[in-house]
Amino acid sequence: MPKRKDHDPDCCCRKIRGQGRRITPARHAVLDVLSERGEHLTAEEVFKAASRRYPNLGLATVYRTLELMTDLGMVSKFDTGDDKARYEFAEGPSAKGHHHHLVCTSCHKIVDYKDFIKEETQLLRRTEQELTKKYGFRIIGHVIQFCGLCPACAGRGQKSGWGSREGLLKDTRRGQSK
Amino acid sequence: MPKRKDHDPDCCCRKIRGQGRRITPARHAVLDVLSERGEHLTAEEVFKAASRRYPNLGLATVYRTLELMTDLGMVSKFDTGDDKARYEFAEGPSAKGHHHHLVCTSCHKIVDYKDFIKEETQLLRRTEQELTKKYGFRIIGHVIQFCGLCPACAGRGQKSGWGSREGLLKDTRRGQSK
DNA sequence: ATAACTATTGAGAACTATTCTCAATTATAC
DNA sequence: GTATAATTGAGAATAGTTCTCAATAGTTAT
Repeated sequence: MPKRKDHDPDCCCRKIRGQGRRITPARHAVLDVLSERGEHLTAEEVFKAASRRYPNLGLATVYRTLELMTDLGMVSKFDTGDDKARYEFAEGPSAKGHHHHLVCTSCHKIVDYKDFIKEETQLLRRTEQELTKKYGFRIIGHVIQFCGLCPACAGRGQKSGWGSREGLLKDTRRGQSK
Repeated sequence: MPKRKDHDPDCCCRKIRGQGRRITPARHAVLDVLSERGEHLTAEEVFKAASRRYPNLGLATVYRTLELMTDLGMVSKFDTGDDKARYEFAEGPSAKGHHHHLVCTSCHKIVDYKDFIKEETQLLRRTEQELTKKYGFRIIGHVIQFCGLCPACAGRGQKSGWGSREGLLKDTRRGQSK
């Protein structure tokens, strides 16, 4: 049986309709999947899952819908360094579910953490104000994310310099270093 | 005349050699460009600039070199949401030049800021320790970045929901809303 | 220096996530 | 119901990045 939906359908519909946009089965399917199936889905994953309940859904539509939702602020899009965008239901900094990400640069596992969220959010808000004042930007959002090696991947670990977000040193050389 | 180099060639060479890797003119060219020509260069930009001083440089080599440098921690790679990776000389959290980014989601202008850097770094370090303890990750780095509209782009602004990092609402509809 | 070993290179093909095109469909307002 | 314009699916197109492979050239041992 399907998991419960985490989003308020009415609220979503209102937001969508607000712009002269339309409620369609395709959009419903995408929203439902995103809300039921935990987090961090790639477009492809959303597509697969949503296709099950709306079989002739097209991949392009999924991309379009995800873009729309992102622009409307209902979904947030982020990337973990593996060249695939990930999407998850957006929750404002004040929402209970608000979290940040800790990602493994090797296997791309993502951990949601809430530790220090309050301090982080506070600091971010302060910084945001300062930056707005100083540089005249109208700040819309922020990214804050830690990267490293998860316990499993750290096992066959290897040193990796500071600033590297691309994971382990891949050995691109041809021969065996023996 | 070329700007001064910001990197210590000896240190870099040592780092590269450390892994059985070689110093080559191509790598020198890439490093020099990155160090002389400010920040935030795309691979293409590095390629163009480096080609001037090493004419038969190949684009693939630039990518390979940038990847290597990133893995070695000498360069940091980040993206601003325009589907092109950006590279800049890496400076550890303690270095004078350490900064974070404020990017315009519309024109992709990037502002380096140092305000609150100290507080941010402090908090990040604390969080990092906590996360390491709690989740067993070996944390290698972090991303912290603000996105919004620069003064110029905010001019012809438009509302954009929280969480949207992709810029203004693009109107994908066919007809005129009149 | 010279030779041997193997990392690196350039060029272009290949790859892949994402966007675009367009005719057909369908949600919405009247 | 009808009209209107937003949306859709399918596949083509795009673009940044990676891969392949034979040729080249750092590096180390001699």
